Formats: sequence, C-alpha cells, structure tokens
Amino acid sequence: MKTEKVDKKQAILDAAEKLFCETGYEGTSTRQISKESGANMAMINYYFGSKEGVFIEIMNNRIEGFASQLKIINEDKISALEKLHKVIEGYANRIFSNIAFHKMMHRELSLTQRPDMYDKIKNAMSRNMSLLDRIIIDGIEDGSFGNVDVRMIIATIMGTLTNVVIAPHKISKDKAIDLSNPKENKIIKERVIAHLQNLVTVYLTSKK
Amino acid sequence: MKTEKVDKKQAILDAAEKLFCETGYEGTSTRQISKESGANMAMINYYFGSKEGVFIEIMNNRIEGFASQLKIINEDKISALEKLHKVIEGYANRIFSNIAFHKMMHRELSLTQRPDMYDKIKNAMSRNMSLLDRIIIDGIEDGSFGNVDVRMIIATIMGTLTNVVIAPHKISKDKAIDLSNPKENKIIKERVIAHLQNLVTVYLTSKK
DNA sequence: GGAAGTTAATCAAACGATTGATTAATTTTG
DNA sequence: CAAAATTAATCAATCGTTTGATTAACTTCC
Repeated sequence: MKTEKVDKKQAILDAAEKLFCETGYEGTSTRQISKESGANMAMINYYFGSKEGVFIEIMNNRIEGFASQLKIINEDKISALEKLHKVIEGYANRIFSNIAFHKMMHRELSLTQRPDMYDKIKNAMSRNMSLLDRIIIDGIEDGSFGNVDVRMIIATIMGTLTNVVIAPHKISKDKAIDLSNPKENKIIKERVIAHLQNLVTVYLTSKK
Repeated sequence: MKTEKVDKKQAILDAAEKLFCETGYEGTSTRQISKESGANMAMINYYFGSKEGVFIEIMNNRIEGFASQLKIINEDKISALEKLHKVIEGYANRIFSNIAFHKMMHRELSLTQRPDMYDKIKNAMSRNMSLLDRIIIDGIEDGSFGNVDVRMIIATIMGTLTNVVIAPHKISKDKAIDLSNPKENKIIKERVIAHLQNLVTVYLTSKK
C-alpha cells in the first residue's frame, strides 16, 4: 500500500509559488495558501516563520538553480559569436520553462518595498549580465565584433525574451499566444531564439 | 493671498498613483492614500466609489493620453525607416517620462486577477504594436527592408526599452543608474534611442 | 520488551491589528 | 437655505500570527 507521503512543507511551497505568481505577494493570503496546499494555517509559520519566510525560501531555491548553470559556457573553446548563441539558447530555455516564476521575479523587481529581495534578484541577474558582458567584450577585442554599446545589446537580448513571455502577443487576429500550451511554447521559444541569434550575428559582425 | 485651491479629488489621484507605483495595488491601503493626499478616507469613496475606482480612473486617464499621440506619424511622407526611427523616439520619450507608471502597467500585465484591466492595457499596447506592424510590413513590401520576423522585431524594440527602465543597470562598479535623476534619465534615453535606431537600421536593411 | 519519556507534526480556535467601506453629523460653498 | 464637501467614528470582514492541545512516531531505560 502506497503511503502517499506528500511532504506538507513542499506542498506549502508549491501552493504558495503558484498563488504568488498568479495574484502577487500581497494579493495572496495565508489562508489561501493553507487551503490550496491542504496544510493547516499554522504549518506556514511552523515551517517558515512567516508568510515572507515562504516567499524568501521560494526565491532562494529558484535563484540558486539559476546561478549554477551558465558558468561553463564561457570556458568552451569556441568563438565569441558561438558563445553568444549558446547563452541566448540557455537563457531562453530557462525563461520559457519557468514563465510564471519569471513574471513574479519581474514584478518583484518593479516594487520598492522589499529591498533585500530586490537586491537578491538584482545580483542573480547581474551574474548573467556579467557573463554576457565578458563574451561581447572579448569578441570586440579579438576583432570578431564591431564596436557597439555592450550594455544596450544586453538589454536587447534580455528585454526581447522578457517581452515575449510577459507582453500579450497575438498569433493572428483574435487568437492570442498561449505559452502554457507546450506546443506553442516550443514554437515561440525557437522562434525568439532564431530571431535573437540572427539579430546579434548581423548586428555585431556588421561594422567590423 | 494665494487661495491654494488644491483639488482634493486630484490630490487623491496623485497620491494613489505614487503609492500604487511604489508598493503595488494590494500593497497600498486607503489610509495611506488618505494620509498622503491630505484627504479624509471617506473622500476616496465619495469621489471614486472604491479603492478600485481610483485605480481604474488613474489607468484610464493615462491610457487615454497614450493613444492620442502616435497616429500622425504613419501619414508622413517619409521612408519606412524614418518612420520607424520616429516611433522609437516617440515611444522612448513617453516611457522615460512616465517610468513609474510604466512599471505599474507592466506589473499589472503580469497578474491574472484583474482581467478587465489586463484587457485595457493589452488593447492600449496593441495599438502601438499595430502601428509598428504596419510600418515594418510596408517597408518589406516596398523593398526597403529584408524579410524578417516582424513580431519579434517589435518585441525587441519594446522589450529593450522596458528592460532599460525596469531591470537594474549599473553605470560602473557599485554605481547603479538612477533614472529619476533628470540628467541621467536624458543620457540613458538618448543612448537607448541611438542603439535601437542603429540596430533596426543595420538589421532591417542588411538582407534586402 | 514494554513502560516512560521525548520529539516533530498537526489541528481548531482565537488573537490583535488592519483592511475597505459606510454612517451620521458638521462645515463650507454658492 | 439647500447642495456639496468634509469630518470623526464606526462597521464587518479579513489579515498574518499565536496559542494550547492532540496525535503519532521514536528513544530511553529497567
């Protein structure tokens, strides 16, 4: 007989993440989290100390997974342009398979009321930006790329990806894109990857 | 003696917009709005019916101002590329002089809990997207531009602008960009305009 | 090996504080 | 004086958190 041991602690984290993504931090009550997770209300404070404790734990877990992924790319013995293509692909894959969380992260980024969380997200993003920074500068120095505004290129890469998953896009008249549909998700993801790779190739190698 | 007639109704709108931008809709209480505006709490309901009424009025006022600006551009007798440059400039100017509101709009866009507001914002953005759409397609058809992924170009233009004003950017080590400083705001705005105009020029005319 | 002790997990109920909203009375205005 | 604007006081509802009690699963000890 299967014991069906669903860890209540994890259930709370899962429910809270879902609700925070959908209705925001202040828009989600501990009672909702309790109901959605099947755990008693007191368990939230028992395990995490507070509602904010739950939020912090979610963000920490996610951001940890973020950091430990892209660092290998820069050590490959490939050209700057190929590195850039790989980073775009890796970044797109991460965002497109965690859209709800990515939205939540951006929402938190636009608020001034949790400065510590803002800093944490900022630092996590900074790591990605530094990596991009290094690759592009290396490319400029070794003559692969023309002399461009590095920070703005980074804003374009990250901004394009974020815009595609957050802003509403129509696929045709009256038919909006649904990224929660795996098929559409894959199609759009590959489309934005192709677009960005093409864009940086043309732009960065145009004025050598 | 100056009568100092500060309309209470407008004072509420101003205070509420400031607070909604800073701490979000659910994160702002009617008592905060009351205190910040100097109006009695009951005045909020007296004038706007409810807290949400205040929010809707703010969004409606702003979005109205949004729509009535860009439509003339497309009638100018200039090339598709020049139109595109103008739109980038106009869009950047609007965003950079309404950063707080732009953040609030994007925050609202990432929530699912106020569908009517979501639709309103979506429609307002759609107008801008349609304009861009038209210009780029015209350019492709008259041979000015190569055959590109139009929707993705739009995502790049809008995404880049949004990323610059929302995501944290460093100007140097330990020194973050402060867009509320008019001087820095102007410098960064002109930098992103130059970048985007350059980018679309190079990219769109590269594979004719 | 079984009674006694210890622990983490879970619960219903209640806590004080705060929420958005409303009332009824008062002041200001035209 | 009537209408509009403004006020303090109050409302029920909900908020995040805490409480004291109970359960079930292990240890410890004789």
